[in-house]
Amino acid sequence: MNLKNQLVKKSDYLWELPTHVKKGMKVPVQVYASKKILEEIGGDKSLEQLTNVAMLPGITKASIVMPDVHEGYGFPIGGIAATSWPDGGISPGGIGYDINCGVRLLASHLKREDLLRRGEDLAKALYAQVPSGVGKGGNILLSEKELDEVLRRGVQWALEKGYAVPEDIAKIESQGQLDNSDPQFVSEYAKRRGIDQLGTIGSGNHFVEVSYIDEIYDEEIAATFGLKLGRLTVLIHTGSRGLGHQVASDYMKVMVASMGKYGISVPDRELACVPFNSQEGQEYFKAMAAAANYAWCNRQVITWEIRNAWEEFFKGKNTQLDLVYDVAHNIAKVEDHVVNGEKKKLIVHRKGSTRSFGPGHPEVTDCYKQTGQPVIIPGSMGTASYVMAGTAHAMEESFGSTCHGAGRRMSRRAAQRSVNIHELEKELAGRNIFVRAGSRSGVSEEAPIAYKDIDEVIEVVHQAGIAKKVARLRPMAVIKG
DNA sequence: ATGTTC
Repeated sequence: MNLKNQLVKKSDYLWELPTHVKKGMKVPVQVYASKKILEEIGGDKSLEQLTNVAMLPGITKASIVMPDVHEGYGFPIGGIAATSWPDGGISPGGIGYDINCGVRLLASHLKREDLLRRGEDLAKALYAQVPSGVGKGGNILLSEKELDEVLRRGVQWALEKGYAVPEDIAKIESQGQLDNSDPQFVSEYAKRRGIDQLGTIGSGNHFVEVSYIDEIYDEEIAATFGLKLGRLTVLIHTGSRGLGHQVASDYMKVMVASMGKYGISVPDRELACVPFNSQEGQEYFKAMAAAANYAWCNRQVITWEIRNAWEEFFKGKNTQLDLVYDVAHNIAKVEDHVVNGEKKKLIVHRKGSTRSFGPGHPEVTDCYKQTGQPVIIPGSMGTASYVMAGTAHAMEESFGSTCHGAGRRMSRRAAQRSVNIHELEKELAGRNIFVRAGSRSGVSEEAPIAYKDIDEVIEVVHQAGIAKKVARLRPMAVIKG
């Protein structure tokens, strides 16, 4: 039975697969999409994966997915799965291999004109300063003891070492430090992979991008976020590198091996999970938090590298780079939500989804309390990125979550086959966008054609009311692995 | 995403 044909329209931007479409579903599947987006989804396993997620132990309200959905490991990317605390399932597949993959936005005091005709040079300068590529190590030498401090204390460690300024801390989700971290549950192998990778971007869809603000949708919120028309900004997209990947791999094995003892069965072993309050569940949660802290530290050290390069490149000008905000895209958190009028503590898995807490939410930092948290959504290489604000409506509908990017519509392999790198680079250069990448595959796999239309994705979440448009960014210089 | 088949 074709699942796509069974989607029931709830509104122009919200569709549902009722529980009766598949035996074992405990909750419906909730899909945020427009007609246009719907045409591009369901060609992969994502809808089937969503019905599987709807069978997880303790799954609450709905198996939710955003318009940037595509197939992932067990769970689709672009999804949210909230399970009941304390004994609902926690699943590494619901967070993903790149724990706390996320994005951070820096706002400069310089204008687009300050970079005209120098975009290529800046791309080179940043490429020289920020290590990138698969398996690539960096320039920060950590002792094993220091790595444990990074894992335990996240950006607090970076602040003490001079990689952060005090103003940065409040502008990071969870202040860049999950306090449930415990490095003793991160394997020695994972630590070995992470010890020399702090301050590196990696490969795949990870990047550093210099953009300028070309459109403001909400003047008041943009002003609060420190965003002005025509100003240059910097986006940093990366995660926990080899360390987080290893934590995910390690615990996926643990979950498969111990699931049975808790009487849990799932329709796909990639959804392997254990009760959150079991020993294995707690150990994973603590290791995941350690990897998340590593990722925040990684984006912080990259910020430091970029600030140094920026100062050197724009010598004589105002070279301050203010952190606007830093959001996690792949993470699980224990949060309070209201479900059917009842206040509940839930384990919220976000996999390729951004927290979108609205005005007044207690976890939103003071300086953004009136506006809601900044939500930063990168597009694909060469296309626009967006800054949005969290909404109260997201709390009611999507566990305070929204989309995280454009979302793939083509596999990496298919993209490699269909993209001519030379022509793509020429086309981008014609639009004054300079790409500096370490590998050819890094460019072709991330070509705009391999992704959905970011403008359409943004329109869906904006119209659905689960995030609010604030500003649009246009790329000028990109560095990739 | 990932020392891309530890």
